[in-house]
Amino acid sequence: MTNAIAADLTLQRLKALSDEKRVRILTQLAGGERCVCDLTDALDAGQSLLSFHLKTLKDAGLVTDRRAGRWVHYSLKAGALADLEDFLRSIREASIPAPAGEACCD
Amino acid sequence: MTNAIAADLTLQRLKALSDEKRVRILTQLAGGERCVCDLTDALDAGQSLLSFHLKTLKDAGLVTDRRAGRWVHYSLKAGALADLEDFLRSIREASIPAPAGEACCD
DNA sequence: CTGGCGCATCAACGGAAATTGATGCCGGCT
DNA sequence: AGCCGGCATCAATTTCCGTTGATGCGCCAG
Repeated sequence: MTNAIAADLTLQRLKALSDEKRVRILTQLAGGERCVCDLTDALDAGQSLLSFHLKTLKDAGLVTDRRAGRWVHYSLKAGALADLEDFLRSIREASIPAPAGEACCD
Repeated sequence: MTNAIAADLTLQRLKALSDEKRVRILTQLAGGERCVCDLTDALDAGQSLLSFHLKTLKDAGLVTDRRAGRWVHYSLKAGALADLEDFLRSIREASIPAPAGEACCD
């Protein structure tokens, strides 16, 4: 039953990845730490909007923030991505390839 | 720039995975082929709703359908899941672990 | 050929999420 | 101390998506 909590977290992370801007943020963070001002420049989006998306990613545990003076640097959490890969793989590996002649609902 | 098309497909697949019912459908299909009537029973959802979600998954290339008489059997495409895993891994492996003392936007 | 079943499609509704602009907080500079 | 720049938060708006019920199509059984 603690698995239900993990399932919720996985779903939350999948939701966080369902937006183009957030995916682009992650690809930017793959190149290393970025502050919000870097991302507003790279994604051509308002600062308020970026802050909102970063909060979404942070709540999903996909990124981490680090204060440095008046800047906040964001970086991605590789472990969260690895967990998602494991989740997808668990579904894929459980997959039954050939169905043969299967009966249905009659 | 053909990469932009692939990126759109990846994003479409991530959007398809951002709904709980659709994820549950995939976990069901991991156990083998299922017709819509099986899924309505397993997910306790209306037939119309299931058909809608299955279309979303099908458009994303995550599942395939096969007609058998008056039934339509759905099964998941393992290759699409593997592609998503590769996408996530490409971001994760490009990730730079330690930032050291990085300058920002001044 | 006709009735019934499985499924897809459509229009309409409601709610959640994305976007925007304004405002507040915090830390550094002079 | 006072000002300014980087960022978070808030309220309001719009846009998008999940959900529902009704309808239509194709297929098998009688």
